[in-house]
Amino acid sequence: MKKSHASSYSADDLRRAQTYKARDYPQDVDPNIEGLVREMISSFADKWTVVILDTLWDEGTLRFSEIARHVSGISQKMLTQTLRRMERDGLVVRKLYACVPPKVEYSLSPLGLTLSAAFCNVWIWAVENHKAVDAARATFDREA
Amino acid sequence: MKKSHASSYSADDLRRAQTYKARDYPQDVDPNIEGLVREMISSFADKWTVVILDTLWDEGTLRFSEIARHVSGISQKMLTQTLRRMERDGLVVRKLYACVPPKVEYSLSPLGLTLSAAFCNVWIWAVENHKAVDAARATFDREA
DNA sequence: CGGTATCCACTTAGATACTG
DNA sequence: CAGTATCTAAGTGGATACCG
Repeated sequence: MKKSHASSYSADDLRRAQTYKARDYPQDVDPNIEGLVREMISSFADKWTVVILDTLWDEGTLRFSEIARHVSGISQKMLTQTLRRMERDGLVVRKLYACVPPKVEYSLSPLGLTLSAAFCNVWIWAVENHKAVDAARATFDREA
Repeated sequence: MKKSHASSYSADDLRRAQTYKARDYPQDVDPNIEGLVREMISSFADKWTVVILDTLWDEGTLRFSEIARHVSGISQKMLTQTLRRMERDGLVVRKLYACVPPKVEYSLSPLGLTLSAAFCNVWIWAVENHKAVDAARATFDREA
């Protein structure tokens, strides 16, 4: 995570890259921190976490079964597991109502809210560039 | 990916979240696109891709073995596999020099460059909040 | 050097059944 | 409703050996 990267790119590429950035890096990052941070990013960077983060960002507060409906394809097991990890990491708040049948509500914590915000640009990138990725894949597969 | 989320947060939380955002969403996103995008994000959201993206963003152009050195813990197999996928997705450019011994250089494509830029805020978030995550984990584990 | 191929241990995730 | 428990199939990733 250096402040600047090697610049063998066109001015236009770099300008376009800038539109995805909110802030410059504060400074070069301590290599020790770098390791910790990579480890942490790796733990968040899984299939479901990002999608759940996005869902709660959009919808605010949801019950267990509502999240399941929004995140198509997830199994109950993975949903439980992922939510539990996110709660442990302080990203999600779990509110249990003592009633029968049980009712549990999930929402983003302030920490989860800021992480979601940080992911915004990635989502925007995906919306704007998914066709380019598809095209690249098609080209690659044709040549192979 | 709606433009706004449910707001049961303090003004301060929301202000803090804003600092991680570069741009507002262009509009509510077509649900069909939403699915495609989630699928794509899921495919990028793995342990190694993000770290390699960051490494190439920092260093510019690297040889295979140099990336291996920068990304500690990765096996040769996973590095090959991940780089191949990233090349297929159009994020990375692979340049092969016809010489003995072989020399291969990897760098970000313009598409990869913009994605890296979009990830900047996530890295910044991680640098600024990894202690909060550690604290949350400690609290959670103590209570359990 | 930068891979590919094969084998194998381990992990992961889905399906199913059951519970407070 | 919101889980937990168990079993099993599939996938992942490391180690090793070999190749252009």
